[in-house]
Amino acid sequence: MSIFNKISFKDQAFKLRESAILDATTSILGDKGFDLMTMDDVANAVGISKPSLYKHFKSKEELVGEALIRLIDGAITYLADIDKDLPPVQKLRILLEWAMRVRLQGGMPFLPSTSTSVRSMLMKNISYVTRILKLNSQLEKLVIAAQKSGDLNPKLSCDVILFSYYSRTCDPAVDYLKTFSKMSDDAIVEHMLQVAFNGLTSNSAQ
Amino acid sequence: MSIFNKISFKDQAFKLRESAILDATTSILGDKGFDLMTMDDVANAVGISKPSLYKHFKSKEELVGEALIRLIDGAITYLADIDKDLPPVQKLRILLEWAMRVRLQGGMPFLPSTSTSVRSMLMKNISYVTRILKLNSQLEKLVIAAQKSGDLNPKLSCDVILFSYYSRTCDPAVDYLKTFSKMSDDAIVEHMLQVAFNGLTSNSAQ
DNA sequence: GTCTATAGCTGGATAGAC
DNA sequence: GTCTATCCAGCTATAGAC
Repeated sequence: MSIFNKISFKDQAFKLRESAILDATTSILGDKGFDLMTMDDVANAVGISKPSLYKHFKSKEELVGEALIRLIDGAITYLADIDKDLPPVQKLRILLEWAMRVRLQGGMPFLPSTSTSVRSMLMKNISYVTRILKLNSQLEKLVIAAQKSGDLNPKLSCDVILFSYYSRTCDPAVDYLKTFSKMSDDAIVEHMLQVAFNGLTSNSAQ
Repeated sequence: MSIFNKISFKDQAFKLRESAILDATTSILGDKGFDLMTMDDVANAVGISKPSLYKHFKSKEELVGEALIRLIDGAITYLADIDKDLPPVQKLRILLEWAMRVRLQGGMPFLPSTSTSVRSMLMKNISYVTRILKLNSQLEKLVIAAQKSGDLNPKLSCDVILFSYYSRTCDPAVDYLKTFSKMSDDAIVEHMLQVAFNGLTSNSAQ
């Protein structure tokens, strides 16, 4: 076994641990949110010490940024893999279903916090902002196309639809149903999609 | 002027300051959320020192609890004053409009945080839980009646509708529209009510 | 690169003078 | 009841031994 293989192994282990750290971060963030998540929490969950954690990510902000970038990249990839022949509104529905399922399995919402401080922190992360803008421009195109075809309400402004769409990816109703109702994950997703697209009233097509 | 009047004056001033403290708390809470709000923030906003603040409220948790109780009481009072002859779904719509306007004017959402720790903190506050249960039972009756009359979708479980309804009172889309769009408060409220009740699709009655 | 130990700071809560 | 001054816990981040 040459020295190159050793380096490669080490490198691979490093990547694996980094991935484990991001997994733990994602899970803890989904549970406690940014402010209450501590670096000790993450280090303990992964089984390493805090200084080791800081060898991988030089600050809490960077760590959370990387975790969010991975999430957004996942969304972009998932969206790209959806059958291209489906109508835009179907693509939006399928992506939203994916986001809800990610969260139901202990993941993180697209919007990790609604507080202005966390938002401004993320906006300083150029890499993150780039991904968000990329995803957003794709979603915007889908919304406009769906409005043109009449599948989404053309009377609503595109902003209203987009922001509402993002909000549904972190709708606390999903958490409450998971915690307090006895519904299955499938049933929760189905009902929440129904509410998101057709609202609470009944005078709408199923 | 008798000693009794003096006491009364002092008492009145005390109540006034207490009210000012709750106003400041509400505003800061609406902006930063529970975790980032500090007792120094509140004391500075009111113009008193931190120990004085602690003379009124013996902990941060109690302070936030009282602010939330005042908010829920406001909702209960507002709901009670709505024209009794209106159909249930209209009452729900009017109350939701009120909640959105309160928030647009710098107030606090019904759900001040989605994190489990804040939720468990509030659940220990008996006085708060009592109010929430009172409001909730009234809303539940309205939802069931509206489902019976066909105004709300009878195929959705009551839980789904109620939790979604609460979520709309703290929908981050409202904040984003306020911050990033040039829509008036009236327009934001109107569009968000439309989205909440009729969804994002267009095949629904206006 | 990993740890133990700790610096430095912030924020909740209080002691004690007035 | 109000303040100044302070305690203490817990957090981010790092120094320094191995």
